[in-house]
Amino acid sequence: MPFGEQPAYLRVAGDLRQKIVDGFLAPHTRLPSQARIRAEYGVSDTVALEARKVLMAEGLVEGRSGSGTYVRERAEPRRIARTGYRSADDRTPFRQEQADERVKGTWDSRSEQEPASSAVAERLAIDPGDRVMRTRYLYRIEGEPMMLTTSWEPLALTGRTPVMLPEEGPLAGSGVVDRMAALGVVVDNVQEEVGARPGLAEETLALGGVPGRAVVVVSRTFFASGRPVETADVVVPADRYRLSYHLPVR
Amino acid sequence: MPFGEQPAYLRVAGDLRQKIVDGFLAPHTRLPSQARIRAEYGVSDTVALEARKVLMAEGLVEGRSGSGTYVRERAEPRRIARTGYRSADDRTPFRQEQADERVKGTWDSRSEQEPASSAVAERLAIDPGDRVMRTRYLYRIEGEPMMLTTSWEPLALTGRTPVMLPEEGPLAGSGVVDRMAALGVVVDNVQEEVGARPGLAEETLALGGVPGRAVVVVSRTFFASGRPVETADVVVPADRYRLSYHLPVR
DNA sequence: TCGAATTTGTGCGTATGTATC
DNA sequence: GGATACATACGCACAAATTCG
Repeated sequence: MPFGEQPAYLRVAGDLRQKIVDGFLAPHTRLPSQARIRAEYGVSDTVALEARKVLMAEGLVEGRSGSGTYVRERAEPRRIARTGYRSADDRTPFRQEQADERVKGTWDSRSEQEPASSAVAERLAIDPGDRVMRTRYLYRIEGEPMMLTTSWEPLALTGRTPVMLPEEGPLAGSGVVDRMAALGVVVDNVQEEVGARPGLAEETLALGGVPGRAVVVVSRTFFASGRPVETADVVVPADRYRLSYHLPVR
Repeated sequence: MPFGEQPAYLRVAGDLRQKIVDGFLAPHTRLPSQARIRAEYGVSDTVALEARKVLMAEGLVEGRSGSGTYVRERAEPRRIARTGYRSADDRTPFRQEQADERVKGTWDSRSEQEPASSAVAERLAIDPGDRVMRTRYLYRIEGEPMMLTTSWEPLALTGRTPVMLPEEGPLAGSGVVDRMAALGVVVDNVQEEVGARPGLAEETLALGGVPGRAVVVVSRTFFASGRPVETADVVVPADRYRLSYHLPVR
């Protein structure tokens, strides 16, 4: 590669990117196949592949195995409303996470007991090794994976009660506040710490992306009278969602 | 690849990641070279390369050509407290943006009049082309660039008043709420929309980073009786800061 | 319904350039 | 200069998914 020149895969990616942003390749249309790219640009299979990977990492296109590589439509990112408030009759965790969109949400979850890691222990103000209930959620919106959540609750609080498992029993799916209320624990405030980082491979896989794409991470902790009763990590793809906070100014 | 198994490069990447987060591979130490990875894990050169690429995309390691692949150090990100509240005697915008750290903050700013872009106009509920006062801030903490802010205020509101320029006059540096109060405008709530994206070249230059690394962006709008009176974009490097929201649960 | 062709995704071996030590 | 290691590139093979006759 001569001095000052770009690598071939970046040159090919750049050319295809131009065609996409200029509209010559409209959303939902197919990119030239790997074989066609190879022929059109006079490059090898590897270069064509790397070029497609660059565009996929940028979120511009989407590979469908056996079918082709398709231009994505770049929708305005959805708002996810974050508030401390939850009404009692709101049975799904979705209304809280995702308030201003009236769309069907579904979720899978799996709960397991485990000893608290030092990070989780600090967030819950318990000792490392104390037993906690860990629950993983994958939320989908219109079938699309949207949000990964992992929550931890101290078993010292919920153990041997009807709400020990968040997604079973009479209050299944009603959320932390109501489940804690059933134990006489009044959740009165929540802290959310928002950051962003490149997504881990497993996360971007579950959320339908490629490693390296940015994700927004919320570390949320619910408190009852100053005592943490639940903490969770919420992970959403940064290019598709924004968190919306509405705060009073006193 | 048998069903249910991970691709080889993800397995290798996962193992190396584990060693990094568990501390077996400390920051600034070198990863096994591609050749060593190939030997240790019994995989090909391609797989070893792909595995390294995954970790580089995740920001965990950094490849230095001719030298090796090194573990990055991840400083615990600082908290930036975000609340609607500002006390009247709090003269600096810093207490709001960055409340729980008691460190010296400084800032530069520059204000200019301009016609509102369509995006800004929508946020301020005015017509595109209406004149606004745009002010750019660069905040520093202990001399280090920390945060870029661009704010827009409708001149229909502040024009020909003592608070037209945010950083001049009697209320210089006192923040939107107090300056609006001087006009009899009572700011009562604020909306913040948090997202993340790869940093633009100018941004990462001003904030001291590399292009392409993620930044957290807050679109903030102050409202007085439902009417937007100021909107701003706040940009911070994602790897060094986290936004902290504390909300009541009713 | 079946099968062939296409396409993506993963993986392998090798070669070469170039930066660092 | 030589050795090492990353970065790019080429060509090939095969599995899985999809498409289409």
